Amino acid sequence: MTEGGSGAAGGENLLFLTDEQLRKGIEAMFFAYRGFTADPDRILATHDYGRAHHRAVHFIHRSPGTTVNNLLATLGVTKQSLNRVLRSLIGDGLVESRVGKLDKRERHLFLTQRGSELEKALSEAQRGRMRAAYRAAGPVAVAGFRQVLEAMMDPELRRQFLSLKDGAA
Amino acid sequence: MTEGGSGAAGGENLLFLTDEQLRKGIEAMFFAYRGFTADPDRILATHDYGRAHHRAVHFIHRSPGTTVNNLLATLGVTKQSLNRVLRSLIGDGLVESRVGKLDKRERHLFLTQRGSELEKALSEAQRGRMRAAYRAAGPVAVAGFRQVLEAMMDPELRRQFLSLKDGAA
DNA sequence: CTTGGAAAGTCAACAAGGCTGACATAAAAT
DNA sequence: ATTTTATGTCAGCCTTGTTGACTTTCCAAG
Repeated sequence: MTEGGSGAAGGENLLFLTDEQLRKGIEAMFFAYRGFTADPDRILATHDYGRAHHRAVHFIHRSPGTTVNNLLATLGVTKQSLNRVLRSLIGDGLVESRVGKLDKRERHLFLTQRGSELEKALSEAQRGRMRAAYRAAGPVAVAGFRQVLEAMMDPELRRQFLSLKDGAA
Repeated sequence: MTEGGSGAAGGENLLFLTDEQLRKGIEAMFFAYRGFTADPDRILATHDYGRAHHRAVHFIHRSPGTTVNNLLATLGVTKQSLNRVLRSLIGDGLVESRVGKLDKRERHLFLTQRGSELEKALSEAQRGRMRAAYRAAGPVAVAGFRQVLEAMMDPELRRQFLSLKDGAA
């Protein structure tokens, strides 16, 4: 760690948790999240899409055949908000919506060929940065990174996340 | 680490960087950021403010007397966008704008008493969650967390961040 | 079988907070 | 005297969140 602090902080042997340390963590999250979204944002801009489209495409790719309601729970937005995004993706032929066989109220969502291509471009860009950061920081740091992120989630979201981890189709 | 993966991943001795690992990291960032902003968002809602106000208040608190231009660079938004937020904060008596002494074109920004109170409420909420996450994950994890976040920033933002770290008034 | 409520999805309208462009003012720099 | 810089403002646009109202479908209770 490049640690030049005012005397309160060390790198490894920390019992700290001073407000100053915590504030640095908060700002690190803020700046890192900007980097995290920067590359996909550039791609999305050329397609006239935004982050909301990215998120939908990501999770449809992740769980093909998921229903609108599932997606709603994962994304944490209103169905009206999601619907607008979905409508444009479907209209542009990136997402296919199939009426449910068991329950005809449900719509099952799938990426089309073109949708998969966009998803690939976006996730390759995002993974590129993530991979570089992981490599720069090393395996131990990565494990710590993941532990802190998990601990920072709302309990409900953490459950979502943990169940997604192993592939909940 | 609660690791239930499909066989590709371990907890410590990882040479991995599979797309699957990276995807999990991406989703962890997404869900964690939601948690990260959730507590301040609740407070802000009761004051009719949004995240944009939070960010302005945070960085004015962090660097009292900073100029509008400084803030612009830190926040990465347009002056029109920032100005709208600043206008409401100044109008509501949370921020004071003083004409520069050396350069009278500049406005130096300060939190008023009331501004400091809001800042305190917001940062205490946010630090509370961060502190809990840090405690749950432990010092080594925290160091790794910070390393990965720093590596994930844009180089320019990282410079900003590192120079802020030690207190650039 | 019908009917009433719940669930899923859609449409309309509004607000926050990004953005660009154009322009005004004051002060500093040339 | 002129140009550049720092700031502020008005107007208007877009994305993406929100709530409210509505339709279609399903299911369960009568």
